[in-house]
Amino acid sequence: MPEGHTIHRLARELRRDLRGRTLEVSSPQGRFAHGAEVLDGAALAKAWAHGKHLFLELDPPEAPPERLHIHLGLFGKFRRRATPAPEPYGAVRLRFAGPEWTWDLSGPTACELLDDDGRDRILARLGPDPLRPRTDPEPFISAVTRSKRSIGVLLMDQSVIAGVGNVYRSELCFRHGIDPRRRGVDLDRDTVAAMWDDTVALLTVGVRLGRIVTVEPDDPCLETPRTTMAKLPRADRLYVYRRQHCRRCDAPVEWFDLANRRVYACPVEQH
DNA sequence: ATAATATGGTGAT
DNA sequence: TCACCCTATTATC
Repeated sequence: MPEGHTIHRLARELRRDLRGRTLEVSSPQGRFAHGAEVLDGAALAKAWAHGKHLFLELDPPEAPPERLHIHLGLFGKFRRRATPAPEPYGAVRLRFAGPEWTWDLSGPTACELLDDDGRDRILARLGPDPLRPRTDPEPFISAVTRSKRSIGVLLMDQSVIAGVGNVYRSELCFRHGIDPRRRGVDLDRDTVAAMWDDTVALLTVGVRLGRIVTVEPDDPCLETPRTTMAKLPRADRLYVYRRQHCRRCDAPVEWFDLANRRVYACPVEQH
């Protein structure tokens, strides 16, 4: 379930469970056997994220200046279990066994050791991350308002904004009443600035709840306004993504492909 | 048993 | 624009 919120939350959880602990590192599946060997016996020093990229800085006993770069892709998952953990279930690429908690990684697109240059090459192709504190939205605003590509495509472009994925893009466009096919250049700076602020807010909620919730707790579409988003039933969490009918006005939701992925929109409320 | 699907990204054409 | 990579779960035969 990886959009940016998932990765930032993971960084936080890994810090909480593993920071400062000596780790037994292994690759039960074998595909990261070499890296696991290098990292075995190291301690987690830092865990941080930029967009959908996770970086784990280790304190290896022999200290090569290396860090682990992980990208979950579409299928990647981390599972947490109490130490001592049972035999890995399924294809576990990497296991971190700390004294209290063990984390298993499966299905990542990237799981590799990087030096400073490698890290910089990745950061260089990422746009601003709404979840990083005090991030300047200007590069996002100017990239969008100067582009002839559609806002639906731009929101999925990690060099324009890092961390938004397919669910948030549909929901962001809905919340701003914008048809995802509208060209960036046709949007006002103010509108785009408001979308940035909204992205910060939505992703922050995502980190807190560990799930994507974009419906406002006091939205008139909810019969009983909620004081908290935490308990919203599944059907009440999103406005349009993968829905048959718009959560707000009940019009049939349209879908089409943009950037090779399906995007959903309400034909009544988005123009 | 096999297929379809999923919140992602890269590299070739 | 497409093919392909990564894996688990759910749906369908």
